[in-house]
Amino acid sequence: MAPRIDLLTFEVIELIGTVVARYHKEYEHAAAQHALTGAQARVLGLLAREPMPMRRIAQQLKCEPSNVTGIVDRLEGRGLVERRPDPTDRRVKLAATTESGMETAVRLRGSLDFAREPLSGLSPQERMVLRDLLQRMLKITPEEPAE
Amino acid sequence: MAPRIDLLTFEVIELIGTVVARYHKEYEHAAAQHALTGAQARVLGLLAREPMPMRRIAQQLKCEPSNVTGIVDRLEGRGLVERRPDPTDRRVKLAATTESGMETAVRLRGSLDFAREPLSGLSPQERMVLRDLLQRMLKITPEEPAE
DNA sequence: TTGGATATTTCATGGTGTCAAGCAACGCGG
DNA sequence: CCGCGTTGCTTGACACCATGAAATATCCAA
Repeated sequence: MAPRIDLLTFEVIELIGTVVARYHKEYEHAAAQHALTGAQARVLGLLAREPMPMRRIAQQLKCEPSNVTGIVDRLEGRGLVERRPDPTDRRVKLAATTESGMETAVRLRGSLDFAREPLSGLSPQERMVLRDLLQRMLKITPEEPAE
Repeated sequence: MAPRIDLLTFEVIELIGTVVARYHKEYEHAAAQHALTGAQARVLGLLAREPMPMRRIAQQLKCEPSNVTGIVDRLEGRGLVERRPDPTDRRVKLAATTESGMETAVRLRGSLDFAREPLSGLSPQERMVLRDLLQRMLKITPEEPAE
Protein backbone atom coordinates (compact mmCIF):
# COMPACT_ATOMS: atom_id res chain seq x y z
CA MET A 1 0.00 0.00 0.00
CA ALA A 2 2.71 2.40 0.96
CA PRO A 3 4.46 3.97 -1.99
CA ARG A 4 8.24 4.00 -2.12
CA ILE A 5 8.23 7.10 0.02
CA ASP A 6 6.21 7.23 3.18
CA LEU A 7 4.19 10.29 4.06
CA LEU A 8 6.56 11.49 6.75
CA THR A 9 9.58 11.45 4.49
CA PHE A 10 7.57 13.17 1.81
CA GLU A 11 6.61 15.94 4.21
CA VAL A 12 10.21 16.49 5.18
CA ILE A 13 11.27 16.65 1.55
CA GLU A 14 8.59 19.21 0.80
CA LEU A 15 9.66 21.28 3.78
CA ILE A 16 13.26 21.24 2.70
CA GLY A 17 12.16 22.36 -0.74
CA THR A 18 10.29 25.24 0.83
CA VAL A 19 13.24 26.24 2.97
CA VAL A 20 15.49 26.14 -0.07
CA ALA A 21 13.15 28.29 -2.14
CA ARG A 22 12.73 30.87 0.57
CA TYR A 23 16.40 31.00 1.45
CA HIS A 24 17.30 31.55 -2.18
CA LYS A 25 14.84 34.35 -2.74
CA GLU A 26 15.85 36.13 0.42
CA TYR A 27 19.51 35.77 -0.37
CA GLU A 28 19.00 37.39 -3.76
CA HIS A 29 16.91 40.09 -2.18
CA ALA A 30 19.62 40.88 0.35
CA ALA A 31 22.20 40.98 -2.44
CA ALA A 32 20.02 43.28 -4.52
CA GLN A 33 19.98 45.78 -1.69
CA HIS A 34 23.67 46.23 -2.32
CA ALA A 35 23.19 46.32 -6.10
CA LEU A 36 24.60 42.82 -6.44
CA THR A 37 23.24 39.69 -8.00
CA GLY A 38 23.25 36.44 -6.09
CA ALA A 39 26.29 35.13 -7.91
CA GLN A 40 28.20 38.36 -7.37
CA ALA A 41 27.35 38.33 -3.68
CA ARG A 42 28.56 34.76 -3.33
CA VAL A 43 31.87 35.54 -5.00
CA LEU A 44 32.35 38.68 -2.98
CA GLY A 45 31.64 36.71 0.17
CA LEU A 46 34.22 34.12 -0.78
CA LEU A 47 36.89 36.69 -1.55
CA ALA A 48 36.21 38.57 1.65
CA ARG A 49 37.59 35.58 3.51
CA GLU A 50 40.72 35.29 1.42
CA PRO A 51 41.93 36.03 -2.11
CA MET A 52 41.85 33.05 -4.39
CA PRO A 53 42.52 32.07 -8.00
CA MET A 54 39.70 32.12 -10.51
CA ARG A 55 39.86 28.37 -10.69
CA ARG A 56 39.02 27.91 -7.06
CA ILE A 57 36.13 30.31 -7.26
CA ALA A 58 34.70 28.15 -10.01
CA GLN A 59 35.14 25.06 -7.87
CA GLN A 60 33.38 26.68 -4.95
CA LEU A 61 30.53 27.82 -7.15
CA LYS A 62 30.47 24.48 -8.95
CA CYS A 63 30.48 26.15 -12.33
CA GLU A 64 32.80 26.54 -15.31
CA PRO A 65 35.81 28.81 -14.96
CA SER A 66 34.76 30.76 -18.02
CA ASN A 67 31.68 31.79 -16.09
CA VAL A 68 33.72 33.23 -13.26
CA THR A 69 35.54 35.52 -15.67
CA GLY A 70 32.38 37.49 -16.31
CA ILE A 71 31.29 37.67 -12.70
CA VAL A 72 34.67 38.93 -11.55
CA ASP A 73 34.72 41.32 -14.52
CA ARG A 74 31.55 42.95 -13.26
CA LEU A 75 32.76 43.12 -9.67
CA GLU A 76 36.03 44.56 -10.88
CA GLY A 77 34.16 47.07 -13.00
CA ARG A 78 32.55 48.38 -9.84
CA GLY A 79 35.82 48.52 -7.99
CA LEU A 80 34.85 45.86 -5.49
CA VAL A 81 37.42 43.31 -6.56
CA GLU A 82 40.81 43.33 -8.25
CA ARG A 83 42.93 40.78 -10.04
CA ARG A 84 46.49 40.31 -8.84
CA PRO A 85 49.23 38.18 -10.29
CA ASP A 86 50.16 35.07 -8.38
CA PRO A 87 53.87 35.39 -7.59
CA THR A 88 54.36 31.64 -7.79
CA ASP A 89 52.58 30.95 -11.05
CA ARG A 90 52.20 33.48 -13.79
CA ARG A 91 49.21 31.67 -15.25
CA VAL A 92 46.94 32.23 -12.30
CA LYS A 93 45.25 35.44 -11.33
CA LEU A 94 44.30 35.99 -7.73
CA ALA A 95 41.00 37.72 -7.24
CA ALA A 96 40.84 39.79 -4.06
CA THR A 97 38.44 42.29 -2.59
CA THR A 98 39.40 45.95 -2.63
CA GLU A 99 38.77 48.01 0.47
CA SER A 100 35.46 49.09 -0.92
CA GLY A 101 34.64 45.49 -1.73
CA MET A 102 35.48 44.40 1.79
CA GLU A 103 33.17 47.04 3.20
CA THR A 104 30.38 45.90 0.95
CA ALA A 105 31.00 42.29 1.93
CA VAL A 106 30.77 43.15 5.60
CA ARG A 107 27.54 45.07 5.15
CA LEU A 108 26.21 42.22 3.05
CA ARG A 109 26.95 39.68 5.72
CA GLY A 110 25.09 41.91 8.11
CA SER A 111 21.95 41.88 6.05
CA LEU A 112 22.20 38.13 5.73
CA ASP A 113 21.12 38.02 9.33
CA PHE A 114 17.71 37.38 7.84
CA ALA A 115 18.81 33.79 8.03
CA ARG A 116 18.86 34.10 11.78
CA GLU A 117 15.31 35.31 11.89
CA PRO A 118 13.61 31.99 11.14
CA LEU A 119 15.62 30.44 13.93
CA SER A 120 14.37 32.86 16.51
CA GLY A 121 11.49 30.58 17.38
CA LEU A 122 13.75 27.73 18.34
CA SER A 123 15.32 27.26 21.74
CA PRO A 124 19.05 26.59 22.03
CA GLN A 125 18.36 22.94 22.67
CA GLU A 126 16.21 22.73 19.60
CA ARG A 127 18.89 24.43 17.56
CA MET A 128 21.36 21.82 18.69
CA VAL A 129 19.00 19.09 17.65
CA LEU A 130 18.49 20.75 14.30
CA ARG A 131 22.22 21.20 13.84
CA ASP A 132 22.91 17.56 14.55
CA LEU A 133 20.18 16.33 12.25
CA LEU A 134 21.38 18.55 9.42
CA GLN A 135 24.95 17.48 9.94
CA ARG A 136 23.96 13.85 9.71
CA MET A 137 21.90 14.50 6.60
CA LEU A 138 24.87 16.14 4.93
CA LYS A 139 27.31 13.44 5.93
CA ILE A 140 25.47 10.79 3.99
CA THR A 141 26.81 11.98 0.66
CA PRO A 142 29.95 13.97 1.34
CA GLU A 143 30.17 16.21 -1.65
CA GLU A 144 33.82 17.01 -2.25
CA PRO A 145 37.10 17.58 -0.50
CA ALA A 146 36.31 20.36 1.91
CA GLU A 147 39.23 22.75 1.46
CA MET B 1 32.30 38.64 24.22
CA ALA B 2 29.63 36.93 22.23
CA PRO B 3 28.90 38.62 18.89
CA ARG B 4 25.33 39.27 17.85
CA ILE B 5 25.07 35.71 16.67
CA ASP B 6 26.18 32.92 18.92
CA LEU B 7 28.25 30.08 17.59
CA LEU B 8 25.44 27.56 17.62
CA THR B 9 23.13 29.74 15.58
CA PHE B 10 25.96 30.47 13.19
CA GLU B 11 26.59 26.77 12.71
CA VAL B 12 22.95 26.14 11.93
CA ILE B 13 22.88 28.98 9.44
CA GLU B 14 25.96 27.61 7.69
CA LEU B 15 24.40 24.16 7.59
CA ILE B 16 21.22 25.46 6.08
CA GLY B 17 23.28 27.28 3.48
CA THR B 18 25.03 24.04 2.65
CA VAL B 19 21.77 22.14 2.38
CA VAL B 20 20.36 24.83 0.13
CA ALA B 21 23.38 24.82 -2.15
CA ARG B 22 23.42 21.07 -2.47
CA TYR B 23 19.69 20.73 -2.96
CA HIS B 24 19.76 23.30 -5.72
CA LYS B 25 22.59 21.72 -7.63
CA GLU B 26 21.07 18.29 -7.38
CA TYR B 27 17.69 19.53 -8.42
CA GLU B 28 19.15 21.11 -11.54
CA HIS B 29 21.11 17.97 -12.22
CA ALA B 30 17.99 15.82 -11.98
CA ALA B 31 16.15 18.22 -14.28
CA ALA B 32 19.00 18.17 -16.78
CA GLN B 33 18.68 14.40 -17.05
CA HIS B 34 15.30 15.03 -18.61
CA ALA B 35 16.64 17.84 -20.81
CA LEU B 36 14.96 20.43 -18.62
CA THR B 37 16.28 23.44 -16.79
CA GLY B 38 15.46 23.98 -13.15
CA ALA B 39 12.79 26.54 -13.90
CA GLN B 40 11.19 24.32 -16.52
CA ALA B 41 11.16 21.41 -14.12
CA ARG B 42 9.51 23.49 -11.43
CA VAL B 43 6.77 24.66 -13.78
CA LEU B 44 6.20 21.18 -15.11
CA GLY B 45 5.95 19.89 -11.57
CA LEU B 46 3.39 22.53 -10.71
CA LEU B 47 1.27 21.82 -13.76
CA ALA B 48 1.42 18.10 -13.17
CA ARG B 49 -0.71 18.68 -10.09
CA GLU B 50 -3.26 20.81 -11.82
CA PRO B 51 -3.55 23.20 -14.74
CA MET B 52 -3.30 26.82 -13.78
CA PRO B 53 -3.26 30.29 -15.33
CA MET B 54 0.03 31.89 -16.21
CA ARG B 55 -0.53 34.43 -13.50
CA ARG B 56 -0.56 31.83 -10.77
CA ILE B 57 2.56 30.17 -12.05
CA ALA B 58 4.33 33.49 -11.70
CA GLN B 59 3.06 33.82 -8.16
CA GLN B 60 4.30 30.36 -7.26
CA LEU B 61 7.70 31.04 -8.79
CA LYS B 62 7.79 34.52 -7.29
CA CYS B 63 8.72 36.08 -10.59
CA GLU B 64 7.21 38.37 -13.19
CA PRO B 65 4.46 36.99 -15.41
CA SER B 66 6.41 37.99 -18.51
CA ASN B 67 9.07 35.55 -17.45
CA VAL B 68 6.60 32.68 -17.31
CA THR B 69 5.64 33.29 -20.92
CA GLY B 70 9.10 32.23 -22.10
CA ILE B 71 9.34 29.21 -19.85
CA VAL B 72 5.94 27.90 -20.91
CA ASP B 73 6.84 28.70 -24.54
CA ARG B 74 9.81 26.35 -24.32
CA LEU B 75 7.83 23.62 -22.60
CA GLU B 76 5.09 24.01 -25.17
CA GLY B 77 7.68 23.87 -27.94
CA ARG B 78 8.65 20.42 -26.72
CA GLY B 79 5.07 19.28 -26.47
CA LEU B 80 5.17 18.89 -22.71
CA VAL B 81 2.63 21.59 -21.97
CA GLU B 82 -0.25 23.24 -23.75
CA ARG B 83 -2.19 26.45 -23.34
CA ARG B 84 -5.95 26.18 -23.10
CA PRO B 85 -8.52 28.92 -22.97
CA ASP B 86 -10.23 29.51 -19.66
CA PRO B 87 -13.95 29.09 -20.30
CA THR B 88 -14.83 31.66 -17.66
CA ASP B 89 -12.43 34.43 -18.69
CA ARG B 90 -11.12 34.89 -22.17
CA ARG B 91 -8.12 36.83 -20.99
CA VAL B 92 -6.53 33.99 -19.07
CA LYS B 93 -4.73 31.02 -20.55
CA LEU B 94 -4.57 27.83 -18.60
CA ALA B 95 -1.30 26.00 -18.87
CA ALA B 96 -1.64 22.23 -18.56
CA THR B 97 0.63 19.26 -19.06
CA THR B 98 0.13 17.12 -22.14
CA GLU B 99 0.24 13.35 -21.75
CA SER B 100 3.89 13.41 -22.67
CA GLY B 101 4.47 16.20 -20.17
CA MET B 102 2.75 14.26 -17.44
CA GLU B 103 4.95 11.26 -18.13
CA THR B 104 8.04 13.41 -17.92
CA ALA B 105 6.82 14.98 -14.70
CA VAL B 106 6.28 11.57 -13.16
CA ARG B 107 9.73 10.36 -14.18
CA LEU B 108 11.18 13.62 -12.92
CA ARG B 109 9.55 13.21 -9.55
CA GLY B 110 11.07 9.76 -9.46
CA SER B 111 14.58 11.05 -9.93
CA LEU B 112 14.00 13.62 -7.24
CA ASP B 113 14.20 10.73 -4.85
CA PHE B 114 17.76 11.89 -4.41
CA ALA B 115 16.21 14.11 -1.81
CA ARG B 116 15.20 11.04 0.12
CA GLU B 117 18.74 9.73 0.15
CA PRO B 118 20.14 12.19 2.69
CA LEU B 119 17.27 11.30 4.97
CA SER B 120 18.08 7.61 4.94
CA GLY B 121 20.34 8.02 7.94
CA LEU B 122 17.56 9.39 10.09
CA SER B 123 15.12 7.26 12.03
CA PRO B 124 11.39 7.91 11.72
CA GLN B 125 11.41 9.63 15.09
CA GLU B 126 14.24 11.87 14.02
CA ARG B 127 12.41 12.70 10.83
CA MET B 128 9.43 13.76 12.85
CA VAL B 129 11.60 16.01 14.96
CA LEU B 130 13.19 17.47 11.85
CA ARG B 131 9.79 18.02 10.28
CA ASP B 132 8.48 19.83 13.32
CA LEU B 133 11.54 22.04 13.61
CA LEU B 134 11.41 22.97 9.93
CA GLN B 135 7.71 23.69 10.15
CA ARG B 136 8.26 26.02 13.05
CA MET B 137 11.12 27.75 11.28
CA LEU B 138 8.92 28.36 8.30
CA LYS B 139 6.00 29.58 10.31
CA ILE B 140 7.91 32.50 11.74
CA THR B 141 7.59 34.50 8.56
CA PRO B 142 4.55 33.17 6.72
CA GLU B 143 5.32 34.08 3.17
CA GLU B 144 2.04 34.55 1.37
CA PRO B 145 -1.53 33.33 1.29
CA ALA B 146 -1.22 29.63 0.78
CA GLU B 147 -4.07 29.01 -1.64
C1' DT C 1 63.51 21.36 -25.85
C1' DT C 2 59.38 19.36 -26.87
C1' DG C 3 54.89 18.23 -25.59
C1' DG C 4 51.10 17.51 -22.55
C1' DA C 5 48.67 19.65 -18.82
C1' DT C 6 46.84 23.77 -16.49
C1' DA C 7 44.82 28.71 -15.83
C1' DT C 8 42.46 32.10 -17.89
C1' DT C 9 40.00 34.43 -21.44
C1' DT C 10 37.03 35.03 -25.61
C1' DC C 11 33.14 33.95 -28.38
C1' DA C 12 28.79 31.95 -29.52
C1' DT C 13 24.57 30.33 -27.75
C1' DG C 14 20.58 29.73 -24.79
C1' DG C 15 17.95 30.18 -20.49
C1' DT C 16 16.40 33.26 -16.68
C1' DG C 17 14.87 37.47 -14.98
C1' DT C 18 13.30 42.50 -14.97
C1' DC C 19 10.93 46.44 -16.76
C1' DA C 20 8.03 49.12 -19.90
C1' DA C 21 4.71 49.11 -23.40
C1' DG C 22 0.95 47.16 -25.77
C1' DC C 23 -3.44 44.58 -26.58
C1' DA C 24 -7.52 42.15 -25.47
C1' DA C 25 -10.94 41.22 -22.30
C1' DC C 26 -13.38 42.13 -17.92
C1' DG C 27 -16.59 44.70 -15.19
C1' DC C 28 -18.23 48.61 -12.77
C1' DG C 29 -20.35 53.22 -12.51
C1' DG C 30 -22.95 56.18 -14.92
C1' DC D 1 -25.25 50.61 -23.18
C1' DC D 2 -20.77 53.14 -22.81
C1' DG D 3 -16.75 54.49 -21.24
C1' DC D 4 -12.81 53.59 -18.47
C1' DG D 5 -9.82 51.75 -15.09
C1' DT D 6 -8.14 47.11 -14.10
C1' DT D 7 -6.46 42.66 -15.11
C1' DG D 8 -3.99 38.79 -17.81
C1' DC D 9 -0.84 37.91 -21.09
C1' DT D 10 2.63 38.90 -24.55
C1' DT D 11 6.40 41.40 -26.79
C1' DG D 12 10.85 43.68 -27.01
C1' DA D 13 15.05 45.45 -25.02
C1' DC D 14 18.36 44.58 -21.83
C1' DA D 15 21.44 42.39 -18.23
C1' DC D 16 23.11 38.36 -16.14
C1' DC D 17 24.21 33.42 -15.52
C1' DA D 18 25.84 29.28 -17.45
C1' DT D 19 27.95 26.08 -20.78
C1' DG D 20 31.19 24.48 -24.34
C1' DA D 21 34.80 25.09 -27.73
C1' DA D 22 38.82 27.35 -29.08
C1' DA D 23 42.83 30.55 -28.29
C1' DT D 24 46.76 32.04 -25.42
C1' DA D 25 50.17 31.81 -22.03
C1' DT D 26 52.53 29.35 -18.75
C1' DC D 27 54.14 25.34 -16.24
C1' DC D 28 56.51 21.05 -15.83
C1' DA D 29 58.21 16.62 -16.73
C1' DA D 30 60.51 13.54 -19.94
